[in-house]
Amino acid sequence: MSVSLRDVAKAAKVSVGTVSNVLNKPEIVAPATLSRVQATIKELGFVPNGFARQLRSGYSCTLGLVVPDVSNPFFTEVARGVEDAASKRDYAVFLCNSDESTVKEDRYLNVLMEQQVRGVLITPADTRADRLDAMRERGIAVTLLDREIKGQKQCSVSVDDVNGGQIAIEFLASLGHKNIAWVCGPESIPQVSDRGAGVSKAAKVANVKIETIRVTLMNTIQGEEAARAILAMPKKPTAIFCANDLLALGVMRILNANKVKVPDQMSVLGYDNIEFASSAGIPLSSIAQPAYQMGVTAANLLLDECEAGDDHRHQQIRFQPQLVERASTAAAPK
Amino acid sequence: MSVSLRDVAKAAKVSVGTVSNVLNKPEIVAPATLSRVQATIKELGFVPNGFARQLRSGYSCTLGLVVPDVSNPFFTEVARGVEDAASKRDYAVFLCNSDESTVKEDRYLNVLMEQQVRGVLITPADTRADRLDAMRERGIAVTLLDREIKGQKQCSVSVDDVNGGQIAIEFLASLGHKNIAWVCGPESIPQVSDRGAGVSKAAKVANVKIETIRVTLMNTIQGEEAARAILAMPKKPTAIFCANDLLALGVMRILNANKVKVPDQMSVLGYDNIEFASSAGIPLSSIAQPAYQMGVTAANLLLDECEAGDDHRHQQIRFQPQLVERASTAAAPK
DNA sequence: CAGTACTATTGAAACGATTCAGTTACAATA
DNA sequence: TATTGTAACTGAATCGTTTCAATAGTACTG
Repeated sequence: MSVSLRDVAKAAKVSVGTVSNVLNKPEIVAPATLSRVQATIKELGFVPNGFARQLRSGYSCTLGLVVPDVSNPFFTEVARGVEDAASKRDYAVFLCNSDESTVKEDRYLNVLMEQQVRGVLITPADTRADRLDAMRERGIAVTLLDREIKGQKQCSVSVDDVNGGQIAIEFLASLGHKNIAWVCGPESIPQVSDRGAGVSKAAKVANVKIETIRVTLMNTIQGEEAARAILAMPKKPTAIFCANDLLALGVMRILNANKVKVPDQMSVLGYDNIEFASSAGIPLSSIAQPAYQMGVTAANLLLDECEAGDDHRHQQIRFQPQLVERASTAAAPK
Repeated sequence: MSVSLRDVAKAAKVSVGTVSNVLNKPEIVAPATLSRVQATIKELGFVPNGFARQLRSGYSCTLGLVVPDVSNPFFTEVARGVEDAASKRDYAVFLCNSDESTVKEDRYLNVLMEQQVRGVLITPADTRADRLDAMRERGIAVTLLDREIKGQKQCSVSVDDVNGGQIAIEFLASLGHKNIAWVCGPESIPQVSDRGAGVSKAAKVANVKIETIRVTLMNTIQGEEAARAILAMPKKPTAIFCANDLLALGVMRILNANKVKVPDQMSVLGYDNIEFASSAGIPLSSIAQPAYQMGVTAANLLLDECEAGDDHRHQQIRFQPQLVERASTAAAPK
């Protein structure tokens, strides 16, 4: 069916070794032979079989990227960064969606292992390290994305989430809010717990009361539900801080539907600063993370580890979040 | 480094053939042997090498999905559909981002060929059929996504874009708009030209004047530019129809910044009905496409072709777009 | 007890590339 | 002329699976 290296060799009347050299070390082949073989390759439309190559050489030029939610623009932005950095170095990227489920995550890690990816970038669904250790034992490099696991045996790129939570509450407190709702996902998600820690810390300092609303998935639908819960509260907060922008957009949708004026009656602050935050009807204030940059950095870190091998030093890179003030936040009503 | 099938065979004191059978045809192996080998596999942490398997069997269990813009929620929704359908049948998906560039697209198609993917789902950046023909010659199935190419030699899943354009203009005309701006991308993108054809057709019937604003990329940034161009027009339209929701969100952002009231002074209609359309400050009316469903359908079509082989009949599946009316459209001002 | 039928297992060939020790051809050197 | 050196090329071994013809083992039949 497919044209093999052997076919090319026969047609060009050289050995298979020579054809292989034409492909991989053209400089050691005599010019005449080189061009003859190249012509034959083009003529037969030969494309090398990656499996055979990788079977022999022992490694591939592919990376795996496992994210908890491809529908979240934050992660597609990260993915773009990863992809751009990887393709610049001639690597291709397998994008996998774990949906925050350890089962799905495990399945994908298995597929990636079978595919012998060179390395994996992952925002793990849980803190279990064993799965990742198993990959490393197999010689597959692993870099953590947007999540840090204690211990220094791996590279990671993350954002200071504790600080992010702190910045958010300090900002809202500075606007005079004394009663703030914190809408977040399950405590098991490290970002959530870290941002939550920052929230508590800052709340204590600023003497602000925090009401925690916990949902199971961090998307717009659940944001809507959280907003309904908040509106049903006897003593309503004056500001809502959401663990990501999707939640915040959902919240604003319900506030809008219930004629609650943002920001006059209620301030809303998101997290991630996704593109749509700024196109919301009331442009959403948010805590920005350098998504694209994180993807690029993580991919480069991973590829360095893949290519440097033993003399690679693991690095923990940590970005700082930044407040982006837009129209959805204002001074607390009196 | 890695545990091979041979190692397992030795440890379990059976032949390599038997271990292979345990993996692929467990029903023909004696129960006692089966469980002994399975125990050994688990003990050694053996994961089969996909390359070797696929080298021998000649095909892989991976699909390629090439989209023009992963940042567009419409395509991530399609991708989710593809992924869900594929993983239900134990296929993994390579997601590639062509950025509407034929160069990037070509490069990815090459990588996919080397990786010997079983099939490719693609929203091609241009109408050239030759690249795709070459893949089919190699035995790689190809299904077109959201784009149709004349001729019946492939499967495709698309939406009736001409009709979509028509529905949009008929709707706006029914609201009394006589002067409508049509914000779209390059004519070379089939969706744009098809939707444009529907626009013209309906405009003629309804006796509506269309002003075309063409941008190079269909994202929010370019939507903003289009809006500025429209605001600078001497005789402003009363409604804006955008070729996708990203453009529309950009347009609304600028209208909002310029205190143009939507929908009182200006109606805005988008296309795709992405999730964020409904969370925009003024929820965006849009022409909906069944993105997730399209992904599922396309993946199943492709997998049927892969697995059925010769007795596969190519199918062209075409969905119908649907108007979703929200707050961004209203009767034309007098 | 020979013959048949069936199941369970074996082991070598094959997939298509890379790699490397070995061969050839030819020029330079002594 | 004999020797050495070098560039160009060859071809068999190898990677880790799957496949399949061959074989061993067991049970049943007449």
